[in-house]
Amino acid sequence: MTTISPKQTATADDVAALAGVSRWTVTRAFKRDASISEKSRAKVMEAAEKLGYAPDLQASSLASDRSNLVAVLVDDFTNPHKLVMLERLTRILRTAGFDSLLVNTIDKGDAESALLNASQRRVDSAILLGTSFDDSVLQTALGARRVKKLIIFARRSQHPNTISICVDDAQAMVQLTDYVYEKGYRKPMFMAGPNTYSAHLMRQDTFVRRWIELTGEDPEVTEVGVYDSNKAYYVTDEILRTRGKEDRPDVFVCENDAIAIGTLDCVRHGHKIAVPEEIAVTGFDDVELASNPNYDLTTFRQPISEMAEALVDVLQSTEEKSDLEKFGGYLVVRSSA
Amino acid sequence: MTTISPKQTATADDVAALAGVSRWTVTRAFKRDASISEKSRAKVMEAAEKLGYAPDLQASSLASDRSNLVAVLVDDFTNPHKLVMLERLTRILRTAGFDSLLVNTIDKGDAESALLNASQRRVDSAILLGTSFDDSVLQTALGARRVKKLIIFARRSQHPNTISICVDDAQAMVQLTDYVYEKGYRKPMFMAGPNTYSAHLMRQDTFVRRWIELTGEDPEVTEVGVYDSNKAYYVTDEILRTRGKEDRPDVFVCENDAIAIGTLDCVRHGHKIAVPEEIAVTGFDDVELASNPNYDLTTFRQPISEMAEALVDVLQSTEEKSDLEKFGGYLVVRSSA
DNA sequence: CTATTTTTTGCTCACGCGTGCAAAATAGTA
DNA sequence: TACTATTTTGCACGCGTGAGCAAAAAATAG
Repeated sequence: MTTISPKQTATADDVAALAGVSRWTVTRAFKRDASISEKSRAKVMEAAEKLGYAPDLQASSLASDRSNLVAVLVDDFTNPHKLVMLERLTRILRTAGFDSLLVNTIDKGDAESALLNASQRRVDSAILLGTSFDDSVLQTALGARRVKKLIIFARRSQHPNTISICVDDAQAMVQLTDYVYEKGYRKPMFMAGPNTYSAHLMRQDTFVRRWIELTGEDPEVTEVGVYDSNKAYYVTDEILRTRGKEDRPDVFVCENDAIAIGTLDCVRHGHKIAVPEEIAVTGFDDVELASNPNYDLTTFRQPISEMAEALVDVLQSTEEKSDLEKFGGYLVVRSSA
Repeated sequence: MTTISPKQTATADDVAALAGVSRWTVTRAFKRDASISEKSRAKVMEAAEKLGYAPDLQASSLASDRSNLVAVLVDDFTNPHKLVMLERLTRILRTAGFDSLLVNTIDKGDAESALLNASQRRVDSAILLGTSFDDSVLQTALGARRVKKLIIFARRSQHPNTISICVDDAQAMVQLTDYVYEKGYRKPMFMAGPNTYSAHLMRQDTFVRRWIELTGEDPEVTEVGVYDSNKAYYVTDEILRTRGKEDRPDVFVCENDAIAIGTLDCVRHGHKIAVPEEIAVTGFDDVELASNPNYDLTTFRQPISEMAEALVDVLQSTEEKSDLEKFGGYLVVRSSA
């Protein structure tokens, strides 16, 4: 490691001068399969090392029209599961040579400007790692110039010109519903998250439909409204306080783990009700806490790494496709249901 | 919103042509306090709107040597508190006109290359949102050219040429220690996280020193080694199982909330021990879950938003300073201790 | 050893914008 | 109205690189 950092950053020209070659030879030395002799590549690399040179990606993307930069839009920072996704995504993207711009789109008003800004950075594509995005956001994203691809990760959209990469929610929820049914539960209550189209389509609707198929009866549904444990706790508390023992559900089917955790806490500790003997709880996502001995939550795991790999494939493919890739996850059976 | 998106992105030249001015006038129209008449700015803006033009930040930073891009390095994605920090940081940075490059530095080997890569993007500065970074990482960061400022957020480093923005941990831990002492606990056990210099300095050492000041006795310290609830659960379990009632601590002072949550779960539910009557627990950070009725954790809150604002100030100031800014947080007293 | 093919190298032009200065336009003054 | 002070505009040049082609060098064939 050089101890003295040069005042000015070295450029390809500097390296070329030191190595006694032309600037373009330097460029080639840093390009994977360029036509260059081993001898001059070695010379260049040695000079580059000496000067601490590394190609300037800004200038590179300006000249080449490929930035190897993607914008990752996140609109929910309360779900620890998002952290896991972010971790996997950034790592796999990095391995594939992409850098990630993290764009916070919590504030609806800000979403547009943030997105516009990302497009000003010439991102190769925008990835929606969102829960409750709606079509207006998609419209903005597509309206923004320079954003070549719009990818919906871990959610699904019918919007044209977008690519969705997600778990097959319908299949997943059917699997979970069947499990609940087979375990003998007959008074389920679905705990729903944010009331957005995509989330609805995915889990709630599938559950309701499947339950009707199985039993011919409408299952109960409660709106929690957000993916928040504390909120779920209070909503659950409300239900348990206002109902007699006979009216209570025998299983809470929660739209995700965040809700399930709040619900489980309330059932077991808030009301001292035995789980799963008296009331069972299921989640969705398999967050870290779900495996905690005090929750030990029956839930559904998405194959995030596989999905991230698929994402990279999409990024690297040149063909423009509007597509939907569905992955099969698996039910994680633990003691909560 | 334009329905038909133009095939080619509009440039300042296009706008200039349409507005009947020179390209530089277009540039000025988009610059905050440029010398330009209201009339021509209006003309330019109208033309820009029509063409869907927005300045290209890549080209801009290439020409101006300011990118308004920062790299945020994160090496721990298991702590939900990190999510909160990320959210605040990205939002406040965005408001101040900065975009954030999220760099995953979990893999030590990858840290260097990721950092180098970030520097190739001409980031204005690198922000370490880390727990267990060590000096080698700092060295790499500083060695990387183009990274003008290195900022340590929510941690502290003695490393020269860095700027630390953090809560005054010494003062915070003294405050917490005093609280524990005043509450009458006399057999504390400190649950420590990763064994890195900065983390040690911060909380563990302060606790130990203060406890000795108060009582003249060395407090017990247990290495959990990571900021992970599950690990903390098992470590705590080990302690409680192998000790008789008399040998047990009367309070677990945990280095952060992640550890505290695992410990609390184990004490209360794993061993059915009353909290705080028999054994108390304290944390640090005030994560979302800490306020959950089932944890209700006594902890310490960092003023993250204030700290993020200070960060922006540092970014915007031109003077090169190697500095340390300390913020006072506050003790959040709940029922766990 | 010469002619031909293949590999390697250098170069022109372009990417989209900012800086700093000089020219032009406008406002202000007597 | 003529002249100066001030604001506004235009321009040459540079930022660091990539694409594609032409020139040079090396390898191969005859």
